[in-house]
Amino acid sequence: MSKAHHRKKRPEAVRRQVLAVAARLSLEKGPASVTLDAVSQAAGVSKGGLLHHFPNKLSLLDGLFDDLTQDLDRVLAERMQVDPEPKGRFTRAYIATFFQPEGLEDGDRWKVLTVALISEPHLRDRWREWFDRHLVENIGTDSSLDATLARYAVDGLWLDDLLGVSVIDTAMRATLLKRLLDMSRL
Amino acid sequence: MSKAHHRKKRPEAVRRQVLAVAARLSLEKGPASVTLDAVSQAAGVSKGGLLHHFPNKLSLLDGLFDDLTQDLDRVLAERMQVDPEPKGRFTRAYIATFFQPEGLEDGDRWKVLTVALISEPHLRDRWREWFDRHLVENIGTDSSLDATLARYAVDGLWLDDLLGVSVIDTAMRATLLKRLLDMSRL
DNA sequence: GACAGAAAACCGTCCAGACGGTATGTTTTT
DNA sequence: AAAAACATACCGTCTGGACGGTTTTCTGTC
Repeated sequence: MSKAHHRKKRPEAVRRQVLAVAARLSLEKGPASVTLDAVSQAAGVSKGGLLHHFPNKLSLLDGLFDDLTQDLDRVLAERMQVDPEPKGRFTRAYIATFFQPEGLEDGDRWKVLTVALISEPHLRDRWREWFDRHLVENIGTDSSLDATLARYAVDGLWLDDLLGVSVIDTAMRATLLKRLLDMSRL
Repeated sequence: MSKAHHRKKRPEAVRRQVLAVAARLSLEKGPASVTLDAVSQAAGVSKGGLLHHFPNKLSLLDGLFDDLTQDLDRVLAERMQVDPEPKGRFTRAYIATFFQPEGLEDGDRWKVLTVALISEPHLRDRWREWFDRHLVENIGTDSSLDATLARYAVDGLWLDDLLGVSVIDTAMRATLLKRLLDMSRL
């Protein structure tokens, strides 16, 4: 008999809120803390309400994965469009996306993706598909050893940031960024 | 009244077996599958027996972490001892340890460590300590941009291997290895 | 070396709470 | 009026862990 029932219904906003909460919980308190109860409560929705949008937990995780990969696709495509040079175009977009100074805003989203990927074996398969697709699309322009090395380095830095052991200072970070961008053109 | 009670008691073997099972489960079926029931059953011990060695779940995870980091310490130290050149010594040991061809034997151990690290926020703090300690010890010899870049690249490749999206072929892998080792000396 | 006692290494059972999910109702939107 | 968007209540199972019992191993003493 609470008044929550009477509030305006905005399914899209609720859905986004639920996904955002799930992402935040996963990153801050670990994937084990992402329970239907915890998510629904933190999102200000009843569990029934949550289960209306996502019929089960797996679909919630899949929804999070879809949301993140769609964002990632969009960001990468945008960056590639404004890059006039074909060679290493994908690698540069990759670098620009994941090599963030200390950007808390967008950067966290990809961290969430990594956490979800590693903790949920089911999502690893889906990631593999995503990865293969992008790899095939950009073969020829981004398959050089240097480009591959650059992307690996970005992943490594990304991982260190995620684990909070990143020790590289701002100046060195900038130098590294230049180095990696140069490598994408070789 | 089963005969399991009567078998020979070998605490160390049981302890190792428990940790091995926990590691395997975490890697293959995700960290969520690492329950006291599942681990004890797969290890051939009763849950009571498991809880005798590890009084609670947290201590089990900590035990796994300790086991892995001790191994890692040992492996790194061994490789560093046989390296005559001081500059980049740690980085080369790091590369040799984590840059494995397709080695399933030891390589999986570090994968387990990553999975545990990412899924358990508590272990991230412990990892941070470990990392800082090694960083301080090898500052001066392994702080160059190239060495740092090389280590990042190894991490990236390691992550891709873990996620099963490693696409680099054997020949390119060998070339990359040489490149990274060269970079450690700059 | 024998033997008693203490300690360690297990096993089996039970429980309180958490978790994912169902079923059904109520309100709002279409 | 129908459907979508919620809420509330409830259930079966799983999970971490407590507890007491049983068997083996260790330890000191003679």
